[in-house]
Amino acid sequence: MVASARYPDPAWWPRCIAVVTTAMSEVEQSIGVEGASMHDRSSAAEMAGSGAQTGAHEGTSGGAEVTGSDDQAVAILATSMRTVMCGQVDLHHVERRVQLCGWVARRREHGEHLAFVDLRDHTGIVQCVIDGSVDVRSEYVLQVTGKVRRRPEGMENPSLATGDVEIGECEVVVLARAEPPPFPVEDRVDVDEVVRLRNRYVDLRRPRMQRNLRLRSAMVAAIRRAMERQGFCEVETPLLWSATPEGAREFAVPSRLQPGAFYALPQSPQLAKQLLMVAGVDRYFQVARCLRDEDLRADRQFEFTQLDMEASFVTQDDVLRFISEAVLDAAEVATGERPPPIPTLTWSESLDRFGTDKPDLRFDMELVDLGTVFANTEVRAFSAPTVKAIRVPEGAELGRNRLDGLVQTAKDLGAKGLAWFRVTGGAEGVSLDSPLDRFLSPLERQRLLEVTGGEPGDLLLVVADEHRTVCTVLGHFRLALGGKPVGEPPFHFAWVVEFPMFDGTDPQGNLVAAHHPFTMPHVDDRELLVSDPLAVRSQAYDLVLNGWELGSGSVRIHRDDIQREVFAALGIEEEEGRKRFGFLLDAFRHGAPPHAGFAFGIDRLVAIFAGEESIREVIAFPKTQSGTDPLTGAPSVLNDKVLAELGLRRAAAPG
RNA sequence: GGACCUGUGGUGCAGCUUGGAGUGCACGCCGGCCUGUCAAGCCGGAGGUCGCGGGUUCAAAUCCCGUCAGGUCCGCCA
Repeated sequence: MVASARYPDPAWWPRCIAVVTTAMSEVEQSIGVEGASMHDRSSAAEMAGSGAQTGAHEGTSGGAEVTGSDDQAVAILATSMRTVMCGQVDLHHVERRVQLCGWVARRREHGEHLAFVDLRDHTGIVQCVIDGSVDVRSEYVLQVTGKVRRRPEGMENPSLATGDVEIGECEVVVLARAEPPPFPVEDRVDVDEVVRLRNRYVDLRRPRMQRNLRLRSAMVAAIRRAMERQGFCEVETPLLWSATPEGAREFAVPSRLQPGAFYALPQSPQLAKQLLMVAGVDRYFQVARCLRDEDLRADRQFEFTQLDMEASFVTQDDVLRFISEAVLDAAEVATGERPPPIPTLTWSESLDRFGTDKPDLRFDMELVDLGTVFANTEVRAFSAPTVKAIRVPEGAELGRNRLDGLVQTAKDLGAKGLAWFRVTGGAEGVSLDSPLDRFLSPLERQRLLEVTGGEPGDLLLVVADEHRTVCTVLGHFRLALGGKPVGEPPFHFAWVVEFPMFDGTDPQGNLVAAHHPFTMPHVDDRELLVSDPLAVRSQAYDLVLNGWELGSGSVRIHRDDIQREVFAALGIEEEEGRKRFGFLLDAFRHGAPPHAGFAFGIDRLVAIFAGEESIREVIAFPKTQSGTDPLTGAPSVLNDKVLAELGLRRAAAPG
């Protein structure tokens, strides 16, 4: 409904701007830009003329000596119409004449001869002292020419980066007038999201959204640099392409030249990049737009951006190293410090310890196995294939209503029940408060406390059931009772490896590929493909950050014989496989190198480092949950003429 | 396809439980005053199909049914 009200530490976020300016100085050096005194008086004068048409106070920038900045980062943003950015004016500029352009963030009037205007651009806000008779209002676009001066004693504003100075002796040119904004252009107000999207150009003017856009740009640049540095070659692949028969629902685009035929917009460049490996590209990457016609969520949009990558003559370890380099570089750009190397855990270990294949490593509360504690128990509720617990620190204060709610949630998630134990007591000893306590033997009671580490004030949650169910339920409670928002520091990446090859069976009894049908089985498990396929591990791996899945990849099958075995296990007949993936299999007959790859979601990565709960906050023009764009009205109805040209006919109105 | 939450001047909210005149708060907007403010201050003013439709009732923002829009989640996302 509304955007997250939680912000990262204000001392933290400007770093991304600092990084951007650093990068710009590099660019500047490389293209040989010098100095800063580059402003063109004639164009400034033209703008003064357009200001006059608005009937506003007409300033001229002629005559006065306008001085630029020595700072190269500022210099590269200088134009014919400005010499400095609003947020970068400081004591170094005192006594200089500067020219600024920006939007009126706020105006404070003090009668006929004095008014303060806070001028805003994407770098920040600076106070301009202007004549009170000039008609400037919120969001007017101004060019201000004036002299930087130290503020009078006691008038400094420490909450403003430019608060030690102000712009005096201002000549103001109104470059454009503006209607009052539909909502305040500041971060403090949470505005209804549909209002924000309908006026996205105003919404994006807000400092936080500017920060998000620039953080994204800086992180993508860092990722590109990391891939280039590692010898990768960026190749663009088609958006108008052939439908992939498996996986996510794809968008279809009608062909005008081939009436009745359709292109598909790719859910990912998966098949293209494997063709590029056969083509000898060796190391491919792409900042690729992917399109999936599936229901939207906070972390899912129809169109999203992935860092897509594939490399030849590599193993899983190589891929993990390449991608680690890219995301750690991006993280460093975002936070100013490089995270430690990314830990690796296996899928089954992740499930055992955290109850999920996307573990949030920012906090403990790991699942504890109670199999030995209740191996010979009399408690019928605890005789199950798996018994596990989590300890909720300070959880004993949860009321009975809340605990009943937890039990219901456990049942909703498929468990037969949930046992809870409040750990109570003090000096005279520790005891358990629970409906089940009287069924426990003294040894079980003691061992339960030992194994979980339960101390007075804690709550122990125990689930006994099938292994998968136990893990899912406790993993859920671990997050619900101990978790924190995804974007909250610290940032803990994790590699999860050795995913199972197959994810159960479909209604026809065929195995379902957990990743995709070209995933290489684990080298030790190839024989199991026939004897015990559900036990086959794959060479597929996921990258996780703070409990969000960022992406996944795998070592691909490049050999006919293994591919046939996997297709057979998936119930894909040879002829059918040829029909669905024929061009890829054909390609593989012309010399396929061993290859492996990965892809991760850049929107999610940036959202987390931006401290956002939704990727919509780091996408310039996102869609609503029902797939509409309130700004443009998309999707819209096409008229019959356009439809006819595309070879389409309108279906009869439903109902 | 399903569950839950939300919808009240431009913005953010309160009012809904227990029906009684579009009642209230803050911001913004318009006009006036004001030479050191910075979420400026003071005075005055304008601005509403209470998302939409139906029902109950003497009377509906409030209760009931339906519907639309937004959000979160389940399904779905190899």
